[in-house]
Order: sequence, then C-alpha cells, then structure tokens
Amino acid sequence: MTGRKARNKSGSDTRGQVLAAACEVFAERGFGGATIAEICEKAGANIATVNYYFHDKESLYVEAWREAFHRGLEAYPPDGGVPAGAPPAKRLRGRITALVRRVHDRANFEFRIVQKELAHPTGLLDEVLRECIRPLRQGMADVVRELLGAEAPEVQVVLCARSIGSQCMHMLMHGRPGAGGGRGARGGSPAAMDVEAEAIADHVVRFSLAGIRQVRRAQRRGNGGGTGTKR
Amino acid sequence: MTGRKARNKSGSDTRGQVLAAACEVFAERGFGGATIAEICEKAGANIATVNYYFHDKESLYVEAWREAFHRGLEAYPPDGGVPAGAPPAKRLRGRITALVRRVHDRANFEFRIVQKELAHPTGLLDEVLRECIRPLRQGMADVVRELLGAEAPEVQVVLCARSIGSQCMHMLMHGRPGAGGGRGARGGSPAAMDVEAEAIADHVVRFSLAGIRQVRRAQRRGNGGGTGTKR
DNA sequence: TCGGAATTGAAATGGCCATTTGAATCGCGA
DNA sequence: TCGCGATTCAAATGGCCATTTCAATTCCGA
Repeated sequence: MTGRKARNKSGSDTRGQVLAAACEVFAERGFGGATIAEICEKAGANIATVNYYFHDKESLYVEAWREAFHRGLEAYPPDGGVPAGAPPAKRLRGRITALVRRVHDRANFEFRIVQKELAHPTGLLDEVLRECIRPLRQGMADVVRELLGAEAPEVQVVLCARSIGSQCMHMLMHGRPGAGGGRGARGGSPAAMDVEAEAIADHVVRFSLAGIRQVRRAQRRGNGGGTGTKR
Repeated sequence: MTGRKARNKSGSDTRGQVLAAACEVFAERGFGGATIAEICEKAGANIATVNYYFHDKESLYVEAWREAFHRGLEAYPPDGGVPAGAPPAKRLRGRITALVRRVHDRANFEFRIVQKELAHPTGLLDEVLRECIRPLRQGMADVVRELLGAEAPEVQVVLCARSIGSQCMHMLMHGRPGAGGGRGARGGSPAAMDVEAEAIADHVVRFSLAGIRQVRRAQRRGNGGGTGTKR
C-alpha cells in the first residue's frame, strides 16, 4: 500500500532501521516483552513510524522474523556447502555444522525469535514457520534416511533427526545473555566463539553418527532388543 | 509472618489452591504473560489473596516453581529407581527414562516453567534453579563419566551429558498445547502418552549409549581424528 | 520558488494489569 | 452469644504500552 522501495526519500531508510532494530528486540524479549518504544529508540525513529510502515506490532513481528530468517539462511547455507554428491556422512557433517553455527551466531536472530515464539506462542508465525522450516527438516531427514538404509521405518528417521536437531539447538540455552545490542555483538572474542562452535559441531557429528549406526544395527536385529551394551 | 499452616481456617485452603493454579498458569504463559486475575479465577479466589498470602507476583512465582519442582521430583526420582550398584548403562537408562517421563508428563509443570524462564529470564529463579538442578546434572555427569572411563577429560563428559539432556528436553517442543486447564490434562489417552514417552526414552538410550562409546573410542585414538565413519 | 504528497514528531487516548485500601464476613474461643 | 483476629471482597490507584491523531517538516517535480 504505502512504500515498497528501500529508501523512500532522502537517504534515511527509516523502514529498514526499524526492521533491523525489531529483529534484535524481538529476539531479546519476544513478542510480548518487546515494546515499540524500545524498537524505535534503538532505530532512532519515532513511535509512529511503526504504524506508518508496518501498520501494527504484529505485522512488524512477522516481517522481522522473515528478515532474520532470510539473512540467516544466506549466511549459512543449510547443506554447509557440502555438495549433494558427497557421501551421506559428509553431508550430515555439513548440515550439523551449518546448524550449530547458525544457532551459535549471536548476530543471527532467527533462532532466538523462534525460541521465544515456542515458549510463548502468538500463533503469528505458525504459517510462515511451517513453510520455511519444512524444507530444512526434510533435508536433514533425507540424509538420515540414507544413513539408516532405505528400508528404515520412518519413525526411526524422525527420531534420529530430532536427536540431532535437539543437540544443535540446545546450545541456545548456554552463554550469558551478556553484551547487549551492537550489530556484531557476539559473546567473547569472535575467534573463541568460532572455536567453541566448531568443537560442539564436531562432538554432535561424532555422537550422532554413532547413534544412527546403532539404530541401524538394532533395527536389523529386530528393533525390540539391544541397546548395544553387554547386559 | 502471616500463616504457614495448610488450611488456615475452615476447610478452604485458599493458599494451596492459588499455588496450584499459579503452577498451571505460569507454566502455560510464563511470568510476564500470566495475570494474577487468571490465576485467582482458576483458583476460585479473590485477587487480593495473592497479596495476602504471597506478598506479590514475584514471590508467588518462586513459590510456584518450588512447588512444581518438588512435586515432579517425588513423582519421578531422578535415578529412575535403578539402584546405585547397577552397571552404568542401566543407570543411564534409569536417568534418561525418568527425565523423559518428567518432561513428557503434561501434569508436571516444572519444565514448562523453566522453559519459559529460559526464554524470558526474569532472574527470579536463578538462585533456586542453580541450587536444585546442580545435583541432577551432577548425577547425570557421574554416570557419563563412568561410561567414558575415569581418564576422560571433563569437557567430553559435559558434552555428552548435554547431548543427552538436550534430547530429553526437546520433547517439550512437540505436541499441541491443546486441551487447556483440567487437573490431569494430558494430551491423548494416558496410555498412548506413556507408550510414546517410553519409545522416546528407548531411542535416546540407544542413540546416546552408542554416542558415548564412540566418544570413548575416539579419545583413546587421540581425540582429533575419527568420527568412526569409513571416509 | 511553490504546492502537494510523503514522512516525521509530540501529545493524547484507552485498555490492561499489579498492587493497595478499607470495609465486610467468617470462625473460634470465652 | 459476643468479640476479635483471620480472611475475603469490591472498588480504587497508578503505571505501562499499543495505537491514534493531527500538526510540523521534508522532499520533489513543475
């Protein structure tokens, strides 16, 4: 209805700055906890601009999530840059490292917004979330299925994929909220962060590949039985 | 200061009913989203009773968490009933099933309160949380350490324990919020819920035992190297 | 330079909610 | 039965916040 172009007049790009600020504040506080006043203050804009450019807080929320999601996706391609022809274990490693990095990057807001949304569902993201996340889940499931063997029952595929996903996402829960706003605001030194993320990714890969192989073995024996331990 | 006994006068136990209602509402909406009005309505009490018995919303919150935590702990002993002398794999199974059941039980509010608290930290539970959770984490870490071997570096123990914990907790994120208030409000039939929880627990046990064994093997070879895959 | 549309600004408006207040009511011992 | 402390009640009070409103300002083409 109103504007669609980046910088409507002059060079100010108020809309864009509000959107960026909204990503940060919604990620920090969730939909209910965020105030339009804080978003606008951070953007250096007047309160009324939200209504002017986005109609209301809810639309701004959806728009902010979309923005954060697309930014995250292009910064971290979900296959981790591993070509589709690579062996499945390599592709799994690619997906896991991409996911861990994406979750771990403090300048990436999508996961923190989703975390808040899962805790306090507003329902506003339901549709757009399903839409965006399904292909990612699918991609992970495909790799897992390949590792489990084509004859593996779907429920095993889902369980293994969930085990992997949960390990990657759980990292959100750690590390102090700490240093507040700034653009590239990560926790400690960027290098240290990256090292930590890589170590976590390595662990998840090792742990999960072994888990998947065990599930595969157990299903060959008839799934009721062994955990692989001697007693 | 005021009262400490269960049913102050008559048989009404207003304090207890408010506390129970608070558990449900805080679990459903988090600290910020919960309103005293809703809690009191659910408890069939007047708004002012919160101030009368608990001074303010914050104290009620802490008290409610404590209540939910202790209820959960006695319903599901953290070792899963496996004796301390049992082999470590069995003890791990005990801990995992206890944790999954506790998280999975819709009538158990502690984890949902904590989930909301992690998403929107109020800081009010910081102290009490550390206090209560440390022994549980410690117990899990001890079993994992035993499985990894005494010479395993602590960082590996922590990573494996986190992998396990994250898988168990992640189940929170699934299953519709669905059927609202009622006392024993679980999802579908109780039997079906239990079956699902057991299946999840079995999977996590299998998956994680294999993961731990792989980590143990890798560290024996010098930890840099293998994921256990052939290429 | 001028006019009108786009944008920004500052001050209402109205709703929701935690907390307070002071008056009723209740229950029990004397 | 009476009286007093404990408990419950309904109605303020005051703060915060999304949204609206309308006036001021800026920008651009003519």
